[in-house]
Amino acid sequence: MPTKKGGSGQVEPQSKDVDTEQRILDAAHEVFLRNGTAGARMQDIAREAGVNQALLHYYFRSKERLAEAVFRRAALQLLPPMVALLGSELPLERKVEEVIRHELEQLSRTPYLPGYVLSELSHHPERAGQLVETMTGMRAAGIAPRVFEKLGQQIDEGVRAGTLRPIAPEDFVLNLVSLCIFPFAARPMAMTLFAWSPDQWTAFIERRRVELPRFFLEALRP
Amino acid sequence: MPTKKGGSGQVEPQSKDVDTEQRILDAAHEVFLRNGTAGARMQDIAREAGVNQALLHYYFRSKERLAEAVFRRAALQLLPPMVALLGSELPLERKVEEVIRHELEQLSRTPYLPGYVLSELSHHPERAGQLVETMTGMRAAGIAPRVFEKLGQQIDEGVRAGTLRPIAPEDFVLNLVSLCIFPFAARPMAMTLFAWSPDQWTAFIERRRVELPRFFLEALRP
DNA sequence: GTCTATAACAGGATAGAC
DNA sequence: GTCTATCCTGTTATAGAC
Repeated sequence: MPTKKGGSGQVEPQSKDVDTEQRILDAAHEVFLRNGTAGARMQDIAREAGVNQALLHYYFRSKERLAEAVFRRAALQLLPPMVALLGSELPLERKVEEVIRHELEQLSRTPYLPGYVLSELSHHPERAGQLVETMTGMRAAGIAPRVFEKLGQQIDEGVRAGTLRPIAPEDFVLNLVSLCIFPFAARPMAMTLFAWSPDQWTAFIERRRVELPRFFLEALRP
Repeated sequence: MPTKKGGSGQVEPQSKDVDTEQRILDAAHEVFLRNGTAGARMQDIAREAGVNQALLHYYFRSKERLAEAVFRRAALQLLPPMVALLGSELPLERKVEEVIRHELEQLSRTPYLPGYVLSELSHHPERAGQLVETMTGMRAAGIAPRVFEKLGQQIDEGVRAGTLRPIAPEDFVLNLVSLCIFPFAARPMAMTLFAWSPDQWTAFIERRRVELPRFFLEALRP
């Protein structure tokens, strides 16, 4: 193994190589997300990183390991912010608005991200578990209750106050992220089917920013 | 080119080969959906079909052509029923219920289908156009208005009657299919995050069959 | 750490017998 | 139509010089 966290001292790696490892990871991220893991070529990643192919193996040993590193990075970019928002102390309405705002913005910048992560997970379901552990440092079975505890409480409160009809927190979450993420995954189909220009797509997302919170919250009126 | 529609006569192919071509297509469908196009191996398809690899090339000439055949088949299995339902003469509420019922049932049987189709489309956006043309036999730009004309009318009627608040038909459709399809694409993540057993997943979908129509329709109350 | 050169292999495609 | 055997290209991975 290269520099990284050396066994002897916690001193940070020397000069140039940190940059390089990072550049490779960035390049790999690009290429893997565009082409999928199986469709990606080490040569393309090397070119994109401005280094040569042998160096990829120097740092990451094999395509598979590189793919794992990229997947972890991508998934950690996608999920924790959303989970944090959902488990936060914000009032429920604000929470919904914030999740939608954050997701639509994130997805506008990195439209391939959700498709890539979901596709990887469907080919390697076992990674979901590792991922949840990495995210939270606790066993998979334990996390959901904790993170969504606050959310469940808020729903119960709303129900008791008569402002909300009952819904399982799991359904709440899945419905919300479905409405945020799916249109981006289906973007090529939607643009063709509706005969949309890129500008019309942008307008659709812009409109969605304000209409989706309303749509979602209306659905939960008692 | 093999048998198929011969240039000279419209006589149907001889005996055995129709079965074989079909078996190959079925096997390819399996393997491509499981592994994605780039991740699929011709050898695996041959084994799954119980024939040998050369025969795949005899019938389909190349991996790429086979992939196109499978994609067309998969997409035609996924989209037309939904489009037909959405453009049908059913009253709006029934329409929503029927789409949800049909989609959840279809997706329970073929969970890889939407992920595969969406993934293929994001790597080959041009196929969306071909697909729409194949589906309807008319130019892409022309189809959406026609197919969703009825839907738009029904929404307008509902708005005038005061039973619905205004929503663009495009948003209506995207929201509806998002809520149906996305949970299946995200199934591995969801099951891990919520620590669900397969039975709990089934129960979730069962529950969804009745709750989703309500959720969706409530969201559109004026 | 970074490079060039090359080994080692996997996988798609074809030839030709039956 | 279907098979076996084989070719050949593209891709991952390693050796070794700088």
